[in-house]
Amino acid sequence: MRVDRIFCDLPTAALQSFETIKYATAYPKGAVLFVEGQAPRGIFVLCKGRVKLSICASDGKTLILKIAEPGEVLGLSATVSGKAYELTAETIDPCQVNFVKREDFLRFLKDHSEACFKVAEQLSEKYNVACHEVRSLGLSHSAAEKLAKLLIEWSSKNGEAQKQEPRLKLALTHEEIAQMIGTSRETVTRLFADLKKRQILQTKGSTLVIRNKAALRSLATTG
Amino acid sequence: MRVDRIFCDLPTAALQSFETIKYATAYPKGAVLFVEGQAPRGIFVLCKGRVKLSICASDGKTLILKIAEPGEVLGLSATVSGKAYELTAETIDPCQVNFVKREDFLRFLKDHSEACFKVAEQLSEKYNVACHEVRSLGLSHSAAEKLAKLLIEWSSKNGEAQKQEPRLKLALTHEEIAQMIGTSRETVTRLFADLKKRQILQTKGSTLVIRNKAALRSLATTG
DNA sequence: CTGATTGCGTGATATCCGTCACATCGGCGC
DNA sequence: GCGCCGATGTGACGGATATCACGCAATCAG
Repeated sequence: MRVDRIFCDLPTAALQSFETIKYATAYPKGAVLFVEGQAPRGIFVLCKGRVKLSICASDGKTLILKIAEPGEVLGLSATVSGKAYELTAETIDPCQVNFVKREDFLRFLKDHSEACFKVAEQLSEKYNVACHEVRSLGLSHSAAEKLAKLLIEWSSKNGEAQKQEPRLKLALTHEEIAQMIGTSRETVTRLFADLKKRQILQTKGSTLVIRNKAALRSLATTG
Repeated sequence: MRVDRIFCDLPTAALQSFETIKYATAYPKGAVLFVEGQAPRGIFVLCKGRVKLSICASDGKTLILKIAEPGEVLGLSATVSGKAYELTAETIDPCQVNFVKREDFLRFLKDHSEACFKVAEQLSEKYNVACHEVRSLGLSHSAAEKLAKLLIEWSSKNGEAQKQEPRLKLALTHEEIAQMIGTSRETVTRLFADLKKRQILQTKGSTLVIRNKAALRSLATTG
């Protein structure tokens, strides 16, 4: 079952056209799809596995923007604009990917205006996510606030947010969480310890239980 | 002379169609075009004047994302996706604006695929800017680094960057600069004082002269 | 001129957090 | 078992910067 979600409810003509230009490929865990600063080669439609999207400073400090899930199109903005990739994309699972060369993709967009509108929608979505990131990074008063925001966001993605005590699997290391909220690994460890001591969180192996949603939410807004 | 730059090199049919749906409007300084969180009413093509784009935290703390110049389309991403406006747009000059209602604009895009591609390009551009903002906010080690980055960016926009001692008009207050780099007003004042003492900058009234480009660039990368 | 308002300059102080330095723990190969 | 290694916990310390509290300069209305 193919998961080209954005392009899947297109007219048959467009779908068939897309099938002829895509290259189905597989990557092992740890493969790099593209690196920030590279000229855009084309788009990568993620079908299976997760991909880490990050930007990196000259001193090696890394900021993870998001973990892409199946269905997401990577490298779209760079491919459309012709400017260099803004991010680095690295698989963190074995992945199945449909790659489309830039020139093929642009021709495809010219020929199928419905697809073009889908692309605009996707880009709006990406812009939205980037704005949220800016808000989190720029308007938070403390690392605690950013961590709380991140945990709330994660729990709402699983539809766990309504439950009394939402649970979620921690699929990332403290180091990676630190890179998501722009802080240091030690700070993340200390914050988790503090939240556990205050009975707001609880961990069972790699599952995390939010025991006090209200307190966490208050941390996320008050700082 | 109209400045609908993104839509200006479209086929005549599309141009005429655009003319029929746009509302030419004027705003005084300090007017609010839209507020973050509002449902999208449509797009605002800025023809004359500048507009401050910002996001705002619950405690009133504000982050300025950019100052839009004539030619820029505001509210585009929200209008395309149908989600709430991500930002607040407020005029800081008297402005001339072409407004297009959301439903009219969406119909226009369906009918004119060239316009649709232009929109995708614009959105890519916006995404790119947002990524730069994220990089600046998330990967900088100090406020000095962010300020240096901002000044370099400003000087390169005027084409002043090649000159020996680039000049630029400071059109913003320290308070607003602080809101652009996510720091406090006092810190900005102190940073400017420090840069002047170190002979890197110099001010003549509201003009700012960069006397030592190399030092400023080094600040922007080293922190 | 006078008072008000707005932006700028500057000191004192407290705090958050990055960094260095280790200790500990859990898995994994063998 | 044993050694190894990546991930996690924790203490100590210092530096950057937010915050509070002023004083001062410029502009403007009356």
